[in-house]
This record gives sequence, structure tokens and C-alpha cells, in this order.
Amino acid sequence: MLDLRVLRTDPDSVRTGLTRRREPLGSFEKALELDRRVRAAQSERDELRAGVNALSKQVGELHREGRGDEAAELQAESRRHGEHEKVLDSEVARIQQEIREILLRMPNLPAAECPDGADERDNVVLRVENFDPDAYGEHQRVPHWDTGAELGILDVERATKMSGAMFVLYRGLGARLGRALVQTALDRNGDAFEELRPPTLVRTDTMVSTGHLPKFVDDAYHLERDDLWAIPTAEVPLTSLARDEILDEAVLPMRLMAHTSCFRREAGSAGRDTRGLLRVHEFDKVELLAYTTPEQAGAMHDEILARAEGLIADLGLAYRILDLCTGDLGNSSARTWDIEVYAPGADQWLEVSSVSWFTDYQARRANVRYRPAAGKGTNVVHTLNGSALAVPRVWAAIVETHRQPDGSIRLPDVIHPYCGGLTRIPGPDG
RNA sequence: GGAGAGGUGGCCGAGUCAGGUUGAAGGCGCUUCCCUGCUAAGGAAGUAACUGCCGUAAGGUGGUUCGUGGGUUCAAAUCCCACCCUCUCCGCCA
Repeated sequence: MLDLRVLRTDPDSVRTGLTRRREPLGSFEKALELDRRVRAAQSERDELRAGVNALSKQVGELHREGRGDEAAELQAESRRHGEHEKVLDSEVARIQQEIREILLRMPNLPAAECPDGADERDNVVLRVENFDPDAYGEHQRVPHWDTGAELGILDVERATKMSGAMFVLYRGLGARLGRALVQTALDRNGDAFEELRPPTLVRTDTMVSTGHLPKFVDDAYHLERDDLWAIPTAEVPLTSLARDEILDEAVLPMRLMAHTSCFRREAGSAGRDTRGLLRVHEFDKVELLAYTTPEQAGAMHDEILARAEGLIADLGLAYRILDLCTGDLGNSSARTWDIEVYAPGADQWLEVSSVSWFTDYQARRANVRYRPAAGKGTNVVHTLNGSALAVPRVWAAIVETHRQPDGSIRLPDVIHPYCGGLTRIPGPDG
């Protein structure tokens, strides 16, 4: 959520930011106009209230002194003030609610460094690593859904029987591979990030805090009976860890990570990338998240990217880093770097991590503040996060990239400690 | 699912049964100062958030906030109604 005071005091920079996002300005202009009206009404209401408060105090004193007649006169006068005040107050409350509804649906402003652009075609490729399109052999050009069925490590048919399309079932060493990836990701970031295992079902407020509600309600699974939401990412519960809290500056930056299941309805993507693991309704992910001061945010953004990228590199995958343009930026983000891995069998670049800086957009919704060590008052923190590892697409890229001519899958060195002594998934002939 | 208790400031915790200088006692924590060779102990003062208006600013001034929303009243932490949440016991259960 944007700061209403910024809208008020620096409307041009808000217009510029929204325009860079290709966002229409209608709701912004409306919020500005409502803000003007509500402040006028508020001033008038507050004056009336001040009058009522003063009169009430006098009434109290008169009663104590036994001067009931004089008190009755003041009471009548106060009642008249009160009636007018009530009308203004409901007006104020109504407009404030309207402003909030608008602000909750307005996106964050892009960072100054964020490249301009209309859609994903304008994203800037910062670098491409470990990628040579001519270096892949025929044995690597097999999609993971074929290999997965051949080796019995991925059973899409059975998953569909259980849960429907776009759910998957890992079996045997396929399940083991996913677990090894999760543990690798957790352990290599445990040096600095506190491991949490939060709930995967959360309240509405928790979803609103990150920006997943109200605007993207169709993307989320909702358990109507209990009014709980299945989290689309651990970012959701982790961002609410400090909701409505005031942190000491000394505890910042606060680094958190969590492995959870993630649930996405993928409402707008029916029919796209539906093969195998490219797009699924439920998957496992290890998420890194940090609360920081505004000054610490830049370094933290770099750190989370470096950690996510380091693991992908160590897994021996080809990947590229994208600087998302203003038109492709997520609603809550001010700047996002995507890591995409290359899957040679599917011949596609797969997004495996979005490393995002949300400035104070989410923290204002979640009301997470900190007390500066010097100075007074409170400031809103910044939040940042990124996937350390999302299982399905990394699993797919490993199975395709590391497929050997004999049909076996070589397991990357970094996950060996979690593979029970195995260094490869045997091919179809054993 | 059944029964009960409870939600007050950064934290703990009075106040609610008799509505009125209660933004709210007391304590803890924190800040500054004094004392002190250092530490501990002790003494003094200060210490909520949000928000409107005025001010370049420091600050001043008004309003709101005792779970949430509504009601009664000149006046509500205190009375009434609804809802939400938390905890305890019982039941069930990995």
C-alpha cells in the first residue's frame, strides 16, 4: 500500500511511477480527490468533538457542585453539537473506507533503477550463465515428463486421479530428489536465516498484508467453511510474522526462511505450460525473506539473489538473470530479479525464483515498523524475499540437464549428502 | 464438539460490580542526569501509537485509540447488544 501522504505531497512522482507501470491513473486521481474531501470533513468533525468534550467536562463539574439547572442547558447544547458531529463522522468513515479500498488495489511504485517496458518482452537479461545451446546432446532433449514416467519417478496420471489436472506425484527417487533439494536449500542458508515452519493455512489479514488480497482473489485457494486461505508462498506467513509489531532497529536486518507447500489456482493460465512440472497447483518451496531498514534493503536484495543464484549454479544448471521491466513487475514489488533455468528437454526457460524488493509497500499493509536507534518515532520497515529453491521446475531442469546417454540421471554433487549415498538415479535398464 | 475464563500502553499488570481532570495506578524495560576507581546497588527526571491543522524546523494545538463494530448518555476502558480472537478444562485425535 502506498503512503497516502506521499500521494498528497508528491502526486507527480506517483503519476510517473504508475505510468511507468502502464497503470491507469483514474483510481489514483479519485483517491486524491477523496482525500481532500475527507480532510475538510475531518477538521469540521474534530472541532465539534472538541466542543462536546469541553461541554461534557463542564457538565461534570456543575453536577458535582449541585448546579443541575445550569448543567441541563449545557447538555442540550452539547446534544445539538453531537447530532451534527454524527453526520460528519459517518461521512468521514465512509470516505476513508473508500480510500483504503482504492489504495489496497493500487500497485507499488517501481524503483528508479527498474527498466521501463510494457511486458515480459522488455525484461532486461542481466547475464546468462553456463548456457550453450549447441552443447546439449540428444539424450538431454527428452522432456522430464517422459523421463519421469520412464523411470517411475513422476506419476502424473495417478496424481490426476487423486486431485485433478496440474497436480503431481513424485515417486521413489523422484520424491527423494525433491526432499534432497529442499534440505540442501535450507542447510546452505542456515548460516544467516532463521528456519521457520509456519502454517500453510492463514487468515484473510495475512493474505492482504502481502498484496495477494483483495486484488488477486481468484488465484488463491479458499477454505470457505473456516475462512482460511492456502498460502501461495511462504512469503505470506513470514511477512505477517511481525505484523502490528514495532521492532528495535537492532534486530534488523531480520532474515527468515521457510520450507512450505505452496498452493496456486493458476486461474488465468488454463492450458498454458500444463505438461509435467511446468505449472502445478501445489509445490514445495524454500523461501528467503528479510525485514530491513530502507538503508539495508539494497544490500539485502543483492544477498538474496546471490544465495538463490549460488544454489542454482551449484546444481550445474544453465540459467539467466532477468531485471523485470516496469510492465512485468509484480503488483507489490518495486524491483524484481528473476532467475530462470534452462530446461533442455522442454526447451524452455523456467522461472525458478523471483527476488523482489517491496520497499515499504507490504510492511505498511502489515503494519510492521521499527524504532530507529537514533531519532524518535517509528518507521515502516522494508521487506524483501526470493525463492531459495522451488522444487518442481528445478527438479525438471535437473532431470533434463543431467540425463545421461544411458537414460540415468546424474545427481549434482551438492545434494549428495541428502541422497542416501546415491549419486545417480538409475536408467530404465537399471 | 461441550463448559468456563479472558482480551488495557514496548512488555507485565491495576482500574470495569457505584459512567465524569484515567491516555489510563504500579512494576519491568528503555533514555538522560547524579553518585561511583570499574561493575553492581542507589537517587532524580523522562518515556505510546495513529491522525487533522499551524510552522522551513524545533515544536504547538485539536481529534482518535483500553479486541472489533454498533447502541445508551452531555460524557463510556467502565453500562447494553452483536461479532472476532486467545487461553484453560473435558471430549475427540496424528
